[in-house]
Amino acid sequence: MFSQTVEYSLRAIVHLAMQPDMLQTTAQIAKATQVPAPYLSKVMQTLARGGLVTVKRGVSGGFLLGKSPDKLTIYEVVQCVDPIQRIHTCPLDLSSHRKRLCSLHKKMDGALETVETVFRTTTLADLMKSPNPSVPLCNS
Amino acid sequence: MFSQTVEYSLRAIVHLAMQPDMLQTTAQIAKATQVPAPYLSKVMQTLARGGLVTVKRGVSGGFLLGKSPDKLTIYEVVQCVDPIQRIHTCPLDLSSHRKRLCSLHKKMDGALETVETVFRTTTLADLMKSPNPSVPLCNS
DNA sequence: TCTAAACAGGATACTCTTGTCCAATTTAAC
DNA sequence: GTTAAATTGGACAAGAGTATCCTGTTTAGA
Repeated sequence: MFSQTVEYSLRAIVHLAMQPDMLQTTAQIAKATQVPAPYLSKVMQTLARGGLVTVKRGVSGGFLLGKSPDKLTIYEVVQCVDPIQRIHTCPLDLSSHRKRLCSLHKKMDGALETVETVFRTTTLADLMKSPNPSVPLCNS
Repeated sequence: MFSQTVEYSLRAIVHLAMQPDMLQTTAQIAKATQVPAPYLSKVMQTLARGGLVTVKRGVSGGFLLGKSPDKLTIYEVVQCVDPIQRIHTCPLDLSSHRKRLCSLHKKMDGALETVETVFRTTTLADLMKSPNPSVPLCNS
């Protein structure tokens, strides 16, 4: 249900969070996260435009996390590259549903809301500090 | 985040549930749900193969709900046409994550689980009886 | 200053989803 | 039995998402 772009962008951001203050090239991130390098390059551009990563061009350049891990939620990442679209108005554009969704679309939007809440309340720092023997992206 | 196919199939099922025991042709469902008729035809085939609707071919034929509305969850509909894919194994296939997902993928799977739970616990009957002035699909 | 490393951006190709069309089959009703 | 309504299935077209490549620009460092 999550797009490849979402999966890839989260892997990249997590990788950057695990190497604080170390410039990472697209090639390095691509290798560590197993994402096709040319495609990752596009994703990184999107993240840079959104201010989630900072970029340094030229020799010995690369990417850096744009915000502190404890202030950066995975919701921001997702919304930057492939936003969750909540259902605010009736998809059938029925005039009487303008103000109030019917039970079907209200239920579907409720499901979207639960995802949004999980993502809003999860920071990169949360992912790093979780007492989990499996280190993100690493075969440790 | 939900595919068009999911949206369309749920509209169709809800429409059938609102017209109990009345055969509905593809054209009728398409009109009521504002779904392109040729595409809906394919979706109905999928639902029929899954046993969620019963079909009568030939003159004065059409579709009927295959199960009683209080026994039919929207989860079954979604899984029939465009299944929610839970994350059971590490997408990077890291051997050490075989048994235990890392915090990132565990969190993503957790979000999928909340959606699954909402859908599993919602029957068509629930959607019909909800005290909501907006009747599903209807401009009442 | 020159070179090479690295990102930026545009063009292109591939794949999957979505959408359309048509001939074949089924079947109720006359 | 004939006809017309209706689904079935296949083929095909359009669009979005995914993936690749190439040229240009930036910039550290020799």
